[in-house]
Amino acid sequence: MSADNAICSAIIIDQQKVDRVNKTLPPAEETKEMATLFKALADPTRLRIVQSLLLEELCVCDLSTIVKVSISAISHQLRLLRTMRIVKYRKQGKQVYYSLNDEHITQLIRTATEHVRE
Amino acid sequence: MSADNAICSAIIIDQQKVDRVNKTLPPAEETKEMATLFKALADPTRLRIVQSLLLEELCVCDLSTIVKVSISAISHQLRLLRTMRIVKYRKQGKQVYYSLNDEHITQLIRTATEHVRE
DNA sequence: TATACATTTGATCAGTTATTCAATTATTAT
DNA sequence: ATAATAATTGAATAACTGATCAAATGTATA
Repeated sequence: MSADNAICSAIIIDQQKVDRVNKTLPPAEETKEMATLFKALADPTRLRIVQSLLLEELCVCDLSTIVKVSISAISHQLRLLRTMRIVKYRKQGKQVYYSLNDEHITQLIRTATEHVRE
Repeated sequence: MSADNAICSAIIIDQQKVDRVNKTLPPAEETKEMATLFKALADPTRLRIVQSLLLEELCVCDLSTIVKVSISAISHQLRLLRTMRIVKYRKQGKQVYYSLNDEHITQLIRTATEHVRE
């Protein structure tokens, strides 16, 4: 029987290290927000949308064509990106044009691209 | 009845734009790989592990204490990060010490931190 | 005002994921 | 050898997620 359920049983291997890391880590709440940001880019459909909007402002219909998923699916994902303020939109006649709203997104995608291309 | 199921019905709003974007977008396969990378950082537990390893090389037991989840849960997540070559490990006695294996991860976390702090 | 088009929305369903639990492996010390 | 500790693993389960379908909003044009 091991101490699987416990949080590392009663034993800590290196207390000083643990203290040091605990002192330096950002608040857990911030980590959660960051995870949420990464999650926004963690789906191929959403990431493809963002990659497209990196190039051009696009309406929902054209996004659907480019990303090759249904308009409904695109719209659902756009809502999520909207809620997270990753994209913004403007209405023009019947169309709704989406574009990127955040410069950090560009940098994240650039770094991730480097990663997969190396 | 709308054209929900179709891929943007038969109509494209701006064919030139669509062509331009399609020509410039990276291969879909690359987008998938990038999404997988983001997914690795899209969970609070995993992100917390990575943030900790950014500061110090740590054994599983101490990671468990710091991240405040069971050793088993930590180990499962470490396996995923190992598979993705985001972390590496070395054995020393009964302990297994994990550390970061990828410089891009540092940059991704730095950018995401800026994002949530702004 | 009808009609068509572009988009949004809510419900549902299948597939995925993170944790827990129990058992196992590996290493060290007695 | 035996016991104890550190870590890994596989199965089971509950929660989450992304796509589809059907229906409902706008918005513009005939």
